Amino acid sequence: MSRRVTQRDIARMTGVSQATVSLVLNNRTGDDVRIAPETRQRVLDAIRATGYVADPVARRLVSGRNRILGVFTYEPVFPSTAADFYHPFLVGIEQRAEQLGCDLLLFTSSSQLAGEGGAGRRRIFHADSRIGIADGTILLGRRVDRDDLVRLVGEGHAFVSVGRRDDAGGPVPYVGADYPAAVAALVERARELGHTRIGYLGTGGPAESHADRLRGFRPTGDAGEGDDGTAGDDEGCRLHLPPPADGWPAAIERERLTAVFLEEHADAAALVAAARARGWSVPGDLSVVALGEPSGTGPLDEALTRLRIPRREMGWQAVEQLTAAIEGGAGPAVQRLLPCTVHAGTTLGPPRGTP
Amino acid sequence: MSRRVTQRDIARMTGVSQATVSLVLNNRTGDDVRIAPETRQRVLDAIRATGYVADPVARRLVSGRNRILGVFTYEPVFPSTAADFYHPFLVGIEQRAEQLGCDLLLFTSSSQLAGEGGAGRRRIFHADSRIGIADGTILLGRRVDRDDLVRLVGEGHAFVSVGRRDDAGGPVPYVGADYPAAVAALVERARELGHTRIGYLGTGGPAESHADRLRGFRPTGDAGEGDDGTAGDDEGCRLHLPPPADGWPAAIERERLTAVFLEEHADAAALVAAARARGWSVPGDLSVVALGEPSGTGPLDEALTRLRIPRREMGWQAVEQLTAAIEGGAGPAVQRLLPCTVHAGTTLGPPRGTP
DNA sequence: AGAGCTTGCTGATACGCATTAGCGCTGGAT
DNA sequence: ATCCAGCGCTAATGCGTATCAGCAAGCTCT
Repeated sequence: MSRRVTQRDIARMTGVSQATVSLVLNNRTGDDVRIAPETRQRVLDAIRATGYVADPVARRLVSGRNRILGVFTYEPVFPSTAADFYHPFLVGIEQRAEQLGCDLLLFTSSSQLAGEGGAGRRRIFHADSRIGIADGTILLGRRVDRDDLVRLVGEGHAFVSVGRRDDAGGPVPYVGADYPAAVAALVERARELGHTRIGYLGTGGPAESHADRLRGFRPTGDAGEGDDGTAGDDEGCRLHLPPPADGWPAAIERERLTAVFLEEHADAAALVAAARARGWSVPGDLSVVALGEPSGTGPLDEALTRLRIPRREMGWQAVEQLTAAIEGGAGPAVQRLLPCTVHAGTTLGPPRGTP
Repeated sequence: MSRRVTQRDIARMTGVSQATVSLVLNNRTGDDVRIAPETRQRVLDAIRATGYVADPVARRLVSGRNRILGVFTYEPVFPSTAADFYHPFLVGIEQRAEQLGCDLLLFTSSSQLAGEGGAGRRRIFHADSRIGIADGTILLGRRVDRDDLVRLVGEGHAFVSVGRRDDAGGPVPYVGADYPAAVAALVERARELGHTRIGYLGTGGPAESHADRLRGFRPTGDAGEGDDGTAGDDEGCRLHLPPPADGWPAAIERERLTAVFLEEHADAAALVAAARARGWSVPGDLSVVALGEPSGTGPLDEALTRLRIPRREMGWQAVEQLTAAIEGGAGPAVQRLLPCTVHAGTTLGPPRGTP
């Protein structure tokens, strides 16, 4: 209907200039800015009467600040699986954003206009990108497009990745989970329990989070890896296995494993089921440890011994770090790893024949 | 670091004016606007080289459009309960927004700056409201602040409510669920099964969605309601009960009910449990119908006969309607109700003694 | 009385973009 | 030689706000 009220309108109503209205609004009081109490009151009355609210767009054009934080994900933000993996991150993000008085801009549009490259794949930068509206952006997702990342690092746009990222033309600011330490601690625990041959079943995925888990499992690196991707013994107990063609149980027998670590929770659950179907007891005959959280809900969610990723906290810290970066200007990229904990579960125990 | 690239920069690089850059960018070609192919190419090359992206803020200031849709909720958008009631709405909203190339702005900040009134309560309008950034806004929540609603209706800001709302100084545009029809259908079904005394346990909440359910249960209105809130017989079978002081089972015996409808899923689940604890069979001795969806997960989620609210569809349609309103200008408020379906479950059946 | 200070405000400008009137130029028609 | 049409572009303007230099008026002090 009626055009929205502007400062000019208020100014005309009260017989002052637009500048005065702006000064009153922003409560500016200094040596070079003085407004008579009476005038101030007149303006304030008019503002209240009209319900004037400053146009955030124009305000941003001038000041360069918005108190809007972007959230970019390479998958839908609200996934169809209700109890989704990403959900806790978002809870933390929203919580901190609310405390800081920031709004969240979800870049849901990005997949549509990505004319080049993969059809429908989400991209941060495209012709109609609204990324510039946000003061800074949080990146969420297992994998982040490398070109996007390089460009983000290169340009001034403030951003923080949730999850560690390799350098992309420069260090990438992130809040990650300390997978290496957590996995190493789990290995140590397994050895204390008496396990001497522990298998690691990865996904072969390129994501940093996967590589980090493997680093924790086998801190000495890739030395000893055979042509088939099978790693040789490492400290006499660690085996990095490729996805076995004849099924996991067969591979476990072949390698005489007493414990298996699996990157994916779903794989771990499947292994427990397969093992029990074969008549093996878990953890008696085989210990199983998941290095990730369940997505969705399954019968083994509580039972499985697994890593617990501080997802809510990571989201919270990411917002914290992002706003700090926005306030403080472009310092060096902050990279922080938060410690994981362990969900004890019941699938890690001493191997049979241990006192 | 480096200031972001502007059209002026491109213009200087290519030896044209800022206006020309704008014209090339927007692919303007008309009778009064002509750019030599060579010049156009030079500009396009520079744009590609610098990776220029138009500042969405400035663009908006001119054009008044953003392709940003606001989402306002009176509760946190990402609730701690994973399988939350609001989640499906958001899934639908995101889905349609993505298809339409729109981004979503979540007004998470609103609770902080609400100095007056309830401390921490979310408000749409406050001094630092960023609602103006969005082209339009979707309202989500069981209850919507009435002052906010009146103001939204009064001002030009486009919006659509998810869920029916009573008039607020004018008709409120919404996409709701047709509770009256759905509840009436369930009553009909119960009567066909042979139930002659059906109770309705409401929450007494003021929300429109609750009132609508009751309207479906008792289409004749409030006639016959006693001082204690107990409604008299209506067509010989419908009873609107207040929360009974002596517990539901007692009230059921007292009123000789064979079926009970409950607004809240959780209440219905509790009633089933209480009934079975008393040795009643469900639905043999008592049929129980929930008029809402479970929030969270419980053992009776599948078993309970209940209303199924087309939440995803409602979110989807709300975005659809909102964008239509934005494009088409301010027409009359569109109000649409989507049909509910029924989750069959096993807690509604013929009462004992029916052939 | 004039200088100098304080008070209370305004005018101008910039932010980055879209839009439009219109200018200078060229070449063909009259 | 003059006129005009078509072409290719630019200058100017506005969107709504924040900021700041500076102006006019009144006051104090010498």
